[in-house]
Amino acid sequence: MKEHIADRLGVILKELGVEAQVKLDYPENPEHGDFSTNIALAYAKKMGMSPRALAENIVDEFKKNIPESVASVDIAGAGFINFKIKEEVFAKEIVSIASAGAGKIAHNYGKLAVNSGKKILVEYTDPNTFKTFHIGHLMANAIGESISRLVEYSGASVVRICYPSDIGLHIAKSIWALEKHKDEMPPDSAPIQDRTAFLGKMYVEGTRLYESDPAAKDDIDALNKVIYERSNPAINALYEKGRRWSLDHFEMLYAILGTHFDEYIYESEMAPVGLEVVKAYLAKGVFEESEGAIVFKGEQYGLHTRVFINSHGLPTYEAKEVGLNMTKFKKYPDTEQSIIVTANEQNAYFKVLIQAISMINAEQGAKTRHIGHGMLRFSSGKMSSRTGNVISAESLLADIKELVRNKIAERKFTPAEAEEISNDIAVGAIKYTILRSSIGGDVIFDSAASISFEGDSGPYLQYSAVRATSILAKAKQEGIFENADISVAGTGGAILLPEKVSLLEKLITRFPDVIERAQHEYAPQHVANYLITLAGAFNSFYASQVIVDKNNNFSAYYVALTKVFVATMTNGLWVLGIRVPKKM
RNA sequence: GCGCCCAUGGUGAAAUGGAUAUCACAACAGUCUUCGGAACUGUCGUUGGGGGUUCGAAUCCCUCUGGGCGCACCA
Repeated sequence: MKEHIADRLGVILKELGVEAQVKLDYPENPEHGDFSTNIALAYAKKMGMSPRALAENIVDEFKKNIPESVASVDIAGAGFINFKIKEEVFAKEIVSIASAGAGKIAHNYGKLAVNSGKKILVEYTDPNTFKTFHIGHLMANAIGESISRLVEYSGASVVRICYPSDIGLHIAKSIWALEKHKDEMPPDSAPIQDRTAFLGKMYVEGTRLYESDPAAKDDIDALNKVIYERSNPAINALYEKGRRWSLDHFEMLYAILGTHFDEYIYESEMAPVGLEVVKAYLAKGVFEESEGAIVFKGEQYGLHTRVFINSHGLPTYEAKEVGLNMTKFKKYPDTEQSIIVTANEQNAYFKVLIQAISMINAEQGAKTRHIGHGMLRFSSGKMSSRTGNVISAESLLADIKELVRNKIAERKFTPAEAEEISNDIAVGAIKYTILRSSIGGDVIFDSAASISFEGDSGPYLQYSAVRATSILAKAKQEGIFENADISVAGTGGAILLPEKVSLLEKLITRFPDVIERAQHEYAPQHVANYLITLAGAFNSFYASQVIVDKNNNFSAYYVALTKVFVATMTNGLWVLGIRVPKKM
């Protein structure tokens, strides 16, 4: 219905002498109608008329051939043109979505084709072996997963890439301490959390001595080179063991978070690739030598200089990232866009990196996009994995899960159900808290207990879907809607449509637009925001009348509406990476 | 010091240059003999200061104040 009106307006405007893309807004105030446009305001000056006069011209022209779905057109305020759509149009739309078939509706409502045929790479999470998987990684994972799903929902094919760090100075620090504490090392049979916690402690100790003890620093630098060259079998064995422990633990966390990766590219593999590329382009003048290192001079582009190969001849993070980028495009040559999600403290660094990549391969540079996210902050101050002052993703999850367990304790669930439900709700609560805010900003947790399950929260959304689903079960039992003749194309259909629809119907029909905008801007918060409004609209609808009622002729319609709500909520939550439990 | 980012009710957030700035939490006052109360309804209260651009600014520009991040061999 929206496109129809926009096209008509485009034609009218063109006849008046302006070529313009007409955009229809959803006014926040329902009194302003279902759609609104400010074209008269935007083009009045260009056409030498007052906005009011232009609006009147447009509306007169529009009324000569008014689309059937439109109930009224008005001019309001300084020159806004407002459209009201006939109530029955929304009601019919709802029934038509509900009638599309169970499989189709659950999986497809809101799914777009705007990016079909495109391949988009999304790299996110990027944890460090030998270090704790902390809440920063959790945040990157929630955001990256949601961006991936948005891209998928826009019709593109997504390759989810994880780039775990398994080489570099931090590993040398850990292994150096590990060697000293070999006897305390937990056996392979110990719980994985204990084993990786031990690795994390070793990293903290190694870092402390690297910074305070010059002899230790020299040792660690030397060890770093040994690890790169893989020249010492005993060190290699320690390295392999620790690396495996970390990677196994990460997999466990991905399963809990409901994420998976299509492609793992390890930093250790990128070291030789990056080294080679940087050396090749040193000869071509992209990089230059400075104080024994190989650097990229960013100043001429308004950026800063960064070291790509250090004076020991080892590739830094920068060179390895160059190798990573080359590798991505080599493996997926038909890539349309390559997205990298990291913390925003790396924003300036990525500007330098993408500039350097552009000089090596202009097309790849143009297709690569960095998205920086904010941090999870606590009132206690900045988290640092260097000092061991970190909050692991696991401990945050465990705390929230505990709250959920207490909350559902009085309900009769089997232990297996309780485990699954509390996990889904805990993950939903955390992911929603992260995704409701715009990506670039920080998210503040005062404490785990501050996560409320009421109002603006993930569990509130999950709950609304679960409750609506149980209403559908009751409706099915009573044979409402499922047995009804759902054809409403004519007026002869058995479903009686209401004369007036609520905000719920209108919101549901906007869902595809919300997805499109969120995808286009890589902004999951638009989806989160929308879902909260949607859940509120459903809860109000639910509170205002009985849905399943054999004696009410409108009951079939209410059930159809509930069904479409469940589909919309479920799909919206899926985009956020949040599961809807069967019960809660 | 240089560069980038941020500042919205008591708190946490949203908002394509558009209409009376939108939510939630908290507080206060209510609803209902649950189709699942993790609910619903209502009240209260907001764009850091100062200039500018614009028909129109939370949004764009300048400036001040206050915060965050980055700035050569960490990732």
